[in-house]
Amino acid sequence: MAVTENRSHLASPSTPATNQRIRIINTKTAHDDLLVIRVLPQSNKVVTVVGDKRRCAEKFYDEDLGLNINLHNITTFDLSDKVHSDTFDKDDGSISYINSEDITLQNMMRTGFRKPFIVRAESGKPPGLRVPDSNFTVKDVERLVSSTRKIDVMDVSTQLSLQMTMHQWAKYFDSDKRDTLLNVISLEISQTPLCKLISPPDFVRELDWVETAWPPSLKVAQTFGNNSLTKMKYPKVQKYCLMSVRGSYTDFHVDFGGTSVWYHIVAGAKVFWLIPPTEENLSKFVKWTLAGKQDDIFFGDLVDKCYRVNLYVGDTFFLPGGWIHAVYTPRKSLVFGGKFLHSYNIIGQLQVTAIEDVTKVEARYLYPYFVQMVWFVVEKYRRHLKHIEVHGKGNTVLLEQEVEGLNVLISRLEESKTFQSAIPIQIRNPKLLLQELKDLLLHAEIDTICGDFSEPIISRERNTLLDSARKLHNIRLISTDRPFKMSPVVSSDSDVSEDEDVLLLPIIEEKEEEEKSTITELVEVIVSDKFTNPSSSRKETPLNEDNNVTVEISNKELWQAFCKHGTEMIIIKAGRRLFPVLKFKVSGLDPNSKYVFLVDIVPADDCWYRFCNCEWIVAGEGDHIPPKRMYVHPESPNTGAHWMKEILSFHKLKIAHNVSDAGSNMIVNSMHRYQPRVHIVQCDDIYKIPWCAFRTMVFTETEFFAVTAYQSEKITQLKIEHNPFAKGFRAGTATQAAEERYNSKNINVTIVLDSYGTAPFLAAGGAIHTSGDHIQHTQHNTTKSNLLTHMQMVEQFQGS
DNA sequence: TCTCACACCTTTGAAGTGG
DNA sequence: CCACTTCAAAGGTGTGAGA
Repeated sequence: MAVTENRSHLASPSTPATNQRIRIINTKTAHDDLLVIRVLPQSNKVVTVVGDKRRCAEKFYDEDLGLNINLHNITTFDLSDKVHSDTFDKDDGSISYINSEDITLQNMMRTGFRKPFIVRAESGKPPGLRVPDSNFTVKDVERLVSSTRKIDVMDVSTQLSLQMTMHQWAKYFDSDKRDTLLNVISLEISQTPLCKLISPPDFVRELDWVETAWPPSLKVAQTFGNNSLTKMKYPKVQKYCLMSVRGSYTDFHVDFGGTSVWYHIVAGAKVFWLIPPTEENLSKFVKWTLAGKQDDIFFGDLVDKCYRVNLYVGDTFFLPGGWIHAVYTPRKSLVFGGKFLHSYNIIGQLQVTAIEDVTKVEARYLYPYFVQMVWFVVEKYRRHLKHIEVHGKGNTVLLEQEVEGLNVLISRLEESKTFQSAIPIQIRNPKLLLQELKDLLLHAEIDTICGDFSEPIISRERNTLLDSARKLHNIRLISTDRPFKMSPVVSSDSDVSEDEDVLLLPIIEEKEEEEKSTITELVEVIVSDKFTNPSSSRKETPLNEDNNVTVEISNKELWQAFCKHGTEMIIIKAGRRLFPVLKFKVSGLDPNSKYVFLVDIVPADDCWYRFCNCEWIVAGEGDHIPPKRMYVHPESPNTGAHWMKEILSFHKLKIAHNVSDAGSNMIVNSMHRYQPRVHIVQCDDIYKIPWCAFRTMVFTETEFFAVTAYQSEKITQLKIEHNPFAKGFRAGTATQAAEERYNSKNINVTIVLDSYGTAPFLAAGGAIHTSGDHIQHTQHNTTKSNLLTHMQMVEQFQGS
């Protein structure tokens, strides 16, 4: 995927590769400074190597030394000139250097974030920005994103991308001998352990459409760290790690979708050439790109104003969408950054997508789900403007550039086939939506002043309910394996059908007028698309009219105790139960309606792990995903009253790693990480499951590693301590038990709590059993025969 | 990393008992 | 017939040796 510096998508495919052999080229300087290569065209013999003319000693090596490299299309202009020429040292206020405390959301709203600015290291980090310190190395990156993660690497000489593993890259990066210049500028690291160390500046999060307009429920469904489009649930462009060796250069380009960029230098240095996105400049840029003369012409020379900025360790750089830029790496560098779309430069963003159309950029180099995103944005504006109509504006402001942008966007959505070809299924009536928004904008009061406490019309604020509920209850919603109907441009039909286990497609039920005030909004109504009953013509039955269903994990503390050390679950061929057991407290169901409860266990990511030095580390790419099964609670279907009466326990659920297992066990791979999910289906017959409304919940503390033997001693100890079946392994238990048995002869009667901790009965055993989290719940009314029936049903369900 | 026999334990449910 | 007890079988544990 093309990012910050990537112009590979704009490189003309028609440009012939010269494949010249050149002489090298080694500049060793005390300052670790510039290495610039110059190839004379039409020559396969003479190569000029230009170092930093002021500080580098030039050295020439003969090709006989074995240092030859094949380079294609190296620039014929002298990049060193461009790095040092005064031509680009303009100071007309277009680029500003500002203090970190001046970076506020309101300032960005006022200015629309149209000009680049830099926060120097001395000024501190912009509010909210979190990045690793300068000791952080590429090895650390490798450790945290996985050695086997395949990454796109740009060959600097061709500006085209190739793939290698993170391990290969780290080795390349740290080695002294390189025969090609490679550059990593498109490693997106969300959903990897590295992600936790990175936070974009506050204002970015407040503006970013992914945060403000993309359905959060779809975003949280993303579990994979890689950027595979088939698994992507949201535009995964928020956190990038860029690693460049000295001499890397990315030619002039515009970031996809007209995204704006934040960019923090953790190590090394960067040189940017920046060109404002005026009509004239963009037009020249398109011509330059289509002409395929990138190697001969430095685009900065073609325009009136091209600014150069030098960035050093600790600097943070902000580049607005649409700016044409090139990047050079004078020192080996490590950079973290991210991209975002926002509401105050909609026209600029659309302009860039038009350029991408003209220059025929490949789909994989575009902003993912751009079309879907703008539909969600429009819907969000409609909803909030309507809300404002009724409830008043509060602190929110609707600014002129915003309205102007939205009106242009509406026209595009009305007219453009591209924009109409990929409308998310959540947008029920696109025409009506656009009409409504037009009317709302027509009558909306436009603000001219943006005060210090003003807030955007659409903001993250409106989602904090979801965030806080998620934190509080540790619930997150898993909706689907595919967020919406994909644009044919992005994904083919076969792409959809290859995911056999895609059962659910979400329909987000949002009440028009109100924001919901309970955590039930975490739970969406999900309707199976694949299994939609043709006769029912996609009528989604709400799970509950008042949408008030809540599910809590009842043995949360125990799960958390395990989770803290990385829960492990033993798997054997015949199937082993989970401990702790999945137990839930359900409320808010309609007491008289019937429900089915199901559990499935899905991979938490696509990695396999190793337990090394008391911690789980990513060891490679995950094995193939075994066939997905659903475990139906044996008491299903049953009334809401029944489910709410007491704790709902899935203690009979077993996991196994025997793929040929014909039983009802859930199949998992050893040394992989899994996440159980609970589904509530409102239906009175198990056969009707595919056509009924779902709700799906995930409790993150129930995540576990599947193992064939325990890895962590702490986990073993916790299991022994809490699982009654493992009582025999508790310290001193054997002798204690013997003593107690002996003593019991004198006591005669001991009390044992039954499985529900109620109605004690007399037992012949010796020990006194106490109630607690670890008590195994039995089935009140479940006999072997009806369990069997259910299992047969599950089989049928799986087979259907 | 995985498998298996094992000791030690809980759970289950049929049979027994008494009112 | 019901409530309760008894008890053996079934089955859920982690261990540790061996593959």
